[in-house]
Amino acid sequence: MQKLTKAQEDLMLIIWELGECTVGDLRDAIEEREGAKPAHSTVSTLALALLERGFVRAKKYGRTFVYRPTISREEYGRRSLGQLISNFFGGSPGLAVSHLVKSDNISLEELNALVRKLEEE
Amino acid sequence: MQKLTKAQEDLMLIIWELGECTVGDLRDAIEEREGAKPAHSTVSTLALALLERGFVRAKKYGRTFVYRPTISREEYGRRSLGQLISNFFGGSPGLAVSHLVKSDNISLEELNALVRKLEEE
DNA sequence: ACAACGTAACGTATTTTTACGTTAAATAAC
DNA sequence: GTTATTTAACGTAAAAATACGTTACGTTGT
Repeated sequence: MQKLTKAQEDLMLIIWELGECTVGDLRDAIEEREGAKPAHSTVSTLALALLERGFVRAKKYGRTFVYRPTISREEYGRRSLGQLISNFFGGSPGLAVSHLVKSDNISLEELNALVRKLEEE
Repeated sequence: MQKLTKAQEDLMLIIWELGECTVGDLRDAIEEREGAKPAHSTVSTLALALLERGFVRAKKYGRTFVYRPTISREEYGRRSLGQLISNFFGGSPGLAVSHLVKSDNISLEELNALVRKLEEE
């Protein structure tokens, strides 16, 4: 899987939030978050790039595209996580987790509870 | 902390591996990994950017800079991890960990062992 | 002293990414 | 029907990131 550029990833994050959306929806959502509304063509270009790379699929209703993700945010996150772990934690997920604990991102209690919950499944 | 660009991050990974190094060392290391040796000025530019951003410090011996990291690879990784979790796992480290388990990056046994080890400390 | 080599410093070319302007077509409003 | 609005499609401008060429200067070895 190719990695997304920054702008593409930012847009993808919004698409994941909205689920199905048009370029107009995206522009509105961006305006809400950042104050300014980018040009239609700006967003359209990015969305088409996402389409080309297979991160979204699009269906045409009349003349307008409705985009939706082909991969879930968590799935993409998991792949990115894998790369991050391989780059910075010597490929050891355990090391990454222990750093999370040490830097108080997650407590041992939470981690324990999580393990027990996962064991039940 | 500013995020590094792709090329800067790639170079930083090598600097972390080498510890202390000159531009020459870096070029040799790159040649080993990728076959081709980039121009001296290419690597130098990148290294100076890292210096400016504070990811490395440099000491001049004679006319040549010896670079070394100011932040550990794991520390940088941890910060990146934090961003990744906030972007893709709703800020929940637990969700990220459970995805690691579900996608077989780490087993429940390993995770359990890790928790017990961390509890001892 | 002098040649050979490696380096920083600087400018700049190239490539990639980001952002729009413009146009033509469809749709909606009147 | 005519006018305004919204859109995709296309090209391209602008900005950012990447990669070098070149120069002048130290250093090393002879």
